Formats: sequence, C-alpha cells, structure tokens
Amino acid sequence: MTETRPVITRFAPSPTGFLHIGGARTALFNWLFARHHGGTFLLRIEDTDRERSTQAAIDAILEGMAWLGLDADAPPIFQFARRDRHAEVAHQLLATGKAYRCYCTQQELEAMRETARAEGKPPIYNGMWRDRDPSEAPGGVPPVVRIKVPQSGDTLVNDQVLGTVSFSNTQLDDFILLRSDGTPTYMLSVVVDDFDMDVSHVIRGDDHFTNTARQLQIYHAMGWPEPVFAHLPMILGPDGAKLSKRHGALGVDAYRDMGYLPDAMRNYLLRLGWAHGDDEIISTEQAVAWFDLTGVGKSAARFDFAKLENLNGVYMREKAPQDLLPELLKTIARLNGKEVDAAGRARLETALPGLKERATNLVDLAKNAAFLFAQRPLVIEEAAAKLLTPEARQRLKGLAAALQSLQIWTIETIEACIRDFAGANGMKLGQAAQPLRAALTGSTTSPGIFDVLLALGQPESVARIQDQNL
RNA sequence: GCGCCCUUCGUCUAUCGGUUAGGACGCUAGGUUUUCAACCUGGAAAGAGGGGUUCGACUCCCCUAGGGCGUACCA
Repeated sequence: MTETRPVITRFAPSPTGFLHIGGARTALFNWLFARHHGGTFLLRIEDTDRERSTQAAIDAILEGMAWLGLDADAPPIFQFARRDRHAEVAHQLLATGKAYRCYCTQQELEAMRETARAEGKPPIYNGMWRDRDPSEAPGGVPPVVRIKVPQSGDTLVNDQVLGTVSFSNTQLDDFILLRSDGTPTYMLSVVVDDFDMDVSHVIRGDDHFTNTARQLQIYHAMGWPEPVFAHLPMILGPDGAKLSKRHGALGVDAYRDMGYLPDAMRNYLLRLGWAHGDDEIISTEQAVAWFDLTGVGKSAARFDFAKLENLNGVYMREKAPQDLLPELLKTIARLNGKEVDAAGRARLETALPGLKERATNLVDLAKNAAFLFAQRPLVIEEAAAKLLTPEARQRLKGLAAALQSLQIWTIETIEACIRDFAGANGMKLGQAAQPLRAALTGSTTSPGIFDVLLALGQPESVARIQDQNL
C-alpha cells in the first residue's frame, strides 16, 4: 500500500434526506484532506435506492455543501446512472466464477436467519446456492447475484483511524451484488465507483466499518488496489444517544436558520472528533494546513450547542460588519416577513459594530437590532419602565433639550453632550445613560448609549426621549 | 444472539510509560464597566471497574461493565 497515487477523496451521501450534521462533518473532512494534499474532492450522489431518493434531498445536500463552502472539483456523479457499469462488473465476477446466482426466496432467507440465530451463529446467508448446479434452479424465480466470499481465513481492514482490524471470513456472507431485477446494490456500486473514480482515500462514517470488510471482497475478487480507509466516529446527540430529530439530526439549513455562520459551523465540526493540540479557534486556512487523519479521534462525540454558540459568537465578533450585513438583512427579512427599508438599513449599518459584539448568532442579533426599526411611541419593557422614574423623566427632559441643541451629530459630540449634562447635574454617567437607554430602546440592554443615539439619528432620538414626557 | 469498534473533568479534547493529568465550552467567585456582552483574575471539575506487564501506568495486555455500529434484494 504505497501512496504515490494522487489524493482523491469523495463525499458520497444517499439522497434520502437533508444533509445532517454527521454527513456535513464527513464532507468537511474529505474536503480538508483533499485540500491539504492538493488533491481532488468529489461528490457522488448514491441514488441507487430509487424508492427513497428524492430531488429535494439532492438539492438540500448541494445547498448545504455550498453554504458550508465545501466545493467539489467536478460536477456531482450520480450513481444510478452508472448502473450498467456496476452490473458489468458483477457479470465479470460471474464469468470468472467469483460470483454466482442464488434462487432463494425471501422465506427461505428468513428461515435461514432464524436457524442460524438459534444456533448462536451469525444470521447470514449460508451459501446454499454457492456450489449448486444452475440446472437445479427453480423456474420463474429471478435470481440475485452473490459474491463468493472465502469460507475461511480473515479479512484485514487497514484503517487510518481504527488501525488494522481483523474480521473472520466466517462472519461475512456471500452478499448480494445484483438484485433479482438486475440492479446493483450499494455494496457493489461503491466499490466500482471508488475504483473507477480513482478514489485514493475513503473517508466515511464509522457505521460503514463492517461493510468495509465485505467491500474488500470485491476489491480482492477483481484484483483492484485497495484505497486507504478512514472511518470517522459518529456524532451523538447531547444525551449520548443516537442523533434524532429532537436534538441534532437537523439539516445544515436548520443551523443556518438558527443564525449560525458557516465559518463557525466548520470550526465546530472540525473540533468534533479532531484535534490539533490545544487549538480551538481554527480558520479554514489553518485547518487546510493542519488537517490530517492522525488527528482524528476514535470515540463518538456528543453534539454540544453551548460550544457551537460560543464559537459562533467568536466568529460574529471577528467578522467585519460589512461582511455580516447581507446575512443579517436576510435574517431580519425572514423574521419580519419583509425587507428592511433604506432608513432602517442606514441605522443598522451604523449600529452593527456595537450590535455584533453582543450577539452569538444572527437571530439574536436581529432581535437586538429590533429597536432600530421600532415605531414610536416605543413599547417599554417592564424592567426598562422601572428606570423611568419621575426624576429620571425630569432629567430626560433636560437631556432631550441638550441633545436637540447639538449642531453636529457625531459620536464625539454626543458623548461630550451627555457627559457635560451629567457632570453639570451632579450625576454619574450611568444615571443618565440608563433612563436614556430605556427611552431610546425600550429595553435595559443595548449597545453603548452613544452608539444608540448615533444610529437612531438626532430627530428620532430626541423624539423618543420626548415621548417619555407626555 | 453473533461480530466489530469505543470509554480522560458535565461536554469537546491534549497526553503518544515518568506531568501538580493541560486547554476550550459550560458552571462559579471577583475585577473592569453607561446596561448587556466582551475582556481580565481566580475556583470547582476527569483517567468506567477489576486483574496483570513494568522500577514506574491514563498510556501496553486480559476480563467485566456501559455505549455505538453491523448483521437487508437500504445506503
């Protein structure tokens, strides 16, 4: 197994649902590995299950990958379109005696499993048609094609994550290559496609580990070189149980809608099962430079929303306001059911630097920005209302007048005005700022008060303050 | 049932036979502060259990327990 072949990885989802978090991580690791080695990253849609494959799922997968920035180096390959080639391989195996036709009925197979289980043996196909003469075939029963797996010895799976694992061939059965309708099964298709696509590294979920021992039989039978295998541990729900719809088994689009940034998502997913010393905040560039299979852990990881939330906050703060704005506008529009108008947009642009420091996701940010678009008179939250005591309203009256008299409306002039007012009236800044905040935002929390005034503009600010003295 | 894999703070993890077992999230005490965040300082918090091997085990081996995956004419 010498690795002078060019690195080619692939992500091979079956389009039976959205791109979930585990699939996204598998795609990310394949992408990173290819990018790290200057190799090729391919996408293959495994749509051989015609019953369950849908166009909607294909779209969701494509959109999810685009959102995460995982670009493939070639158009997606649709597995079903290659069914003739898969069948061709099965017939080749048939011709060389490495596969055979099996005429078992469903009932016979079930009975077989029953007895095996009762005897404490693996409930697998017992090879009853393996050496039977085709002339014994019952009429009218379309056969499946099964591969001949060695009946003794071991199959070694050499895995970059799990190490070398030995499977007794007696545990492996003569699995089906071609269904009775002549279509190829997944087992056959993956192997043929990976071989034809020159995939050098098969990086996939841990749930395929046992399958690898089976798939290896096809490689052996065809005399094809094995790719390097790396099986990634699963991602579990926060409670340690398998991901279900209740917790993390959401499509990546759901994370986007919850206001998470793709950069944060990538960073989070990367750290789930992979580590590079003590590094936590890892840019995509660094990830590409550092990624390797030896950093992949062996144990399943639980999905932790709190950490994702924290990471997302880090990325929100790091991001330039102008880069955050388009996504934020979309989020607000989605939340409000209408686009942000020009005036609102101007306020938002001014307030964004202060706003983005205080939110951990876009939805939160949108909510914190809502006061910018609120109609007068503002609805005052209970806690904020408590700040608007009669004395506070008195002060606000003076403040409104002072602010109204400002000739120039900049962060500096605003700050000077308020500090002067507070100083002249023997108040601490907080005594002026808190009632002001309540009047301007209807809330007790907001960006810095000077920033709020600046974003709202002079007329609106003064009007909102005066609203409290009616 | 059978086979395979996994097991360090609550969570994600570092450690590759010798460390006061480190970091991050979360939690918590305090500081800073115009609110909230952010930020700074400190704290609590872990090697599943039992046997070996070794001068010495989180690290290597075995057993047990727990969890996961597979065992389809699904992928």
